[in-house]
Amino acid sequence: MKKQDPLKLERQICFPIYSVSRLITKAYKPHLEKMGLTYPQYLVLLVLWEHRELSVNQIGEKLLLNTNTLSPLIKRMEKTYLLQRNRSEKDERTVLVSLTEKGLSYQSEAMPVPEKLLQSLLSEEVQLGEVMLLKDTLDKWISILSKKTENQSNSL
Amino acid sequence: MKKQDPLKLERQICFPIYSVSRLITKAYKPHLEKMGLTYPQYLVLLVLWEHRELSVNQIGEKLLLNTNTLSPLIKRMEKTYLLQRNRSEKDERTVLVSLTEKGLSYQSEAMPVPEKLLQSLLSEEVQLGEVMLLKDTLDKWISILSKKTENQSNSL
DNA sequence: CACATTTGCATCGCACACGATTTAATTTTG
DNA sequence: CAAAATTAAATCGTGTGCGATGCAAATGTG
Repeated sequence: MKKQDPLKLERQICFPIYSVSRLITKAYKPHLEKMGLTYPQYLVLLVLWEHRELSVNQIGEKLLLNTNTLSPLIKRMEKTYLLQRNRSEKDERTVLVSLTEKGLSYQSEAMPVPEKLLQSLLSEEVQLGEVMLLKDTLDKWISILSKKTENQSNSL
Repeated sequence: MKKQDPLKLERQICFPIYSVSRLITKAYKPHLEKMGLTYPQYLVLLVLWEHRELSVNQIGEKLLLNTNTLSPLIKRMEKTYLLQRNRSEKDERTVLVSLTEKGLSYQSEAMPVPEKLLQSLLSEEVQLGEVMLLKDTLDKWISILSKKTENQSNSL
């Protein structure tokens, strides 16, 4: 009597994650485009506000993105004067990314955005505790899934 | 003493959703590419296994995707003989999408995939009940967020 | 029944994602 | 120390997502 039709859309667990991810990007959009940012670009700023200077690789580790995604993205951000790219003197292979004045200054404008978005989601139906629980579960998924995809030998 | 730094990556709630979504797509990949499918293409099959024949618009409503995304995607699937596109006789504007024998036949192969993936996630850390709770929360988010993005007038 | 509006789909342009490959610099090793 | 292996970015190709736009069929209105 359990899972009669695992292929019905409404029974899928991955589909709502996929949808919510896209809907969130869309929800962020009006706030971010005031600053001329996309959501992935905003994520890059996020880690740079926290760390000041990072290599492309290090940004990728924090955001779980590959360099082939980040390279052009970061170059676009350089073009709009949000950040600088400099070759490391110690290791000419690594590109060190750091914020410009402009990139730094956006921090104050970005500060209230996540809070505002969260508030717009919270309602009678969705409580803060539930959101925190959601985050805990997802963080566990990340640690499991990112291990799995490291060595593809696994029968994921 | 509460949220001192809402901009720290680890405090973000949207980032783990974004990451898990991408990691799931990656986790599905080895299973789907045996059938020559991508994850969004798999979603289209999912709704067609359930409904036999749908217009492009109807597929978009179910998957929360716009026609400008679906049109080329569906055409690619037509090229690989997974489905057929036919103009409706009643309304020449609508394109009716239905599965071919090949598209239908993939259902049995796809059947065990979601279950297998779920099992690989379940562990001491992640229990089934937690996953169900996650799905409930996300479904509520979808209904809230998709309403918000309907009329952009809202200060989302 | 003309004509404006709406609707369904497609096209275009841009920005991700990511596997695979390439290039250049560094590190390891024989 | 030179050749091989490793590493950091960048490049290339394919496939989404989606806003903006276009177009033709259908619908609504006077």
